[in-house]
Amino acid sequence: MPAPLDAIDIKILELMQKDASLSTGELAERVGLSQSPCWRRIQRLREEGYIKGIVAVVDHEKLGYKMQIFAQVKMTTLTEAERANFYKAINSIPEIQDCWTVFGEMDAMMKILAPDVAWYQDFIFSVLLKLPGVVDVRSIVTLGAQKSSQAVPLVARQFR
Amino acid sequence: MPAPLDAIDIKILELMQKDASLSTGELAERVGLSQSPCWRRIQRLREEGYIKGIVAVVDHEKLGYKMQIFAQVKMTTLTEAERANFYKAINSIPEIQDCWTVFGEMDAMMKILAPDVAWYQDFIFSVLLKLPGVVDVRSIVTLGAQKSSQAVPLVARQFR
DNA sequence: TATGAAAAGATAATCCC
DNA sequence: GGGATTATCTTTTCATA
Repeated sequence: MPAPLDAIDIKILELMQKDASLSTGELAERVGLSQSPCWRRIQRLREEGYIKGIVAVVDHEKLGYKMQIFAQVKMTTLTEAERANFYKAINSIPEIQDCWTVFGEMDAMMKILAPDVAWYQDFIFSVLLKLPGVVDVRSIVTLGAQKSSQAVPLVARQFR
Repeated sequence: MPAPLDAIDIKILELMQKDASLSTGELAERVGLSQSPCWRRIQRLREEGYIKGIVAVVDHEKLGYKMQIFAQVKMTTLTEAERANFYKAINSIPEIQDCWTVFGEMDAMMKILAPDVAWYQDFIFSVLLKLPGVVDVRSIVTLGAQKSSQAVPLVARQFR
């Protein structure tokens, strides 16, 4: 059974989810450890899956994707096989960054990256509506992001 | 004026947004260059902002955040100062991972990380509804992610 | 102007305490 | 967990095309 995280582990995660290009030595200094134990902790955090990976954050706007759109999708009831096809399809479409199953009126919600409106309109008809089981798409177009983060909160919020 | 990206730059971005823990040497080999030119390209991609940063992806479920929720928020018209306060507030709340201004019925859309339903209910009343200008919150609870990615598409999709 | 080989410097990874 | 060592990688330099 893996050991639970202590305050230093949390601190390491906090620093690394902001900037993982910091060297082990720098991290060690900031959390008050020497290099070897800090390196061992990072290793453990990766092995035990607390850190899922180290990735470069690419600027989507500089690459021509000016729009972020949420597509709420209504679907028919799918068989096991159709569902598998659906998953395979969305995972092969890079413009669909995320896809969640949701409660309520609609059945799925997708976050989509698009160069412009014309492209997106084409995308709805040529791609989204041709996905297995998709019968309707309602789009929520975003105008701009006030906050954009992948960071996970590392201090539990208290209500009182 | 920065030089436009060529096929090798694109390949580097593609690899690094999947795994930025690859060494320059490994990347170089995979894109068909030797280390120095590959290193210089990476440097340039960072300097010119194509790569916004290198971060650790932390597993939110392992840290107790089992729920991902979309909160659609209706707001009053804000003055410049109120708007600044709103931005400051959402940026200081780590459970709000993203916030977009949106077209349509609602005014903002937030992606929120929550440990459980009870916590989220508290969060709505103790935090969300107390944000400057917020008058209503409608929540879309996700049941599970079929796809979850930060990756930006690096090959333009063709329709025909 | 961009490349590649190689040197110098820094960091990661392993050892032992 | 810490200190010291070795292996590896990053970064700079320089010669070349």
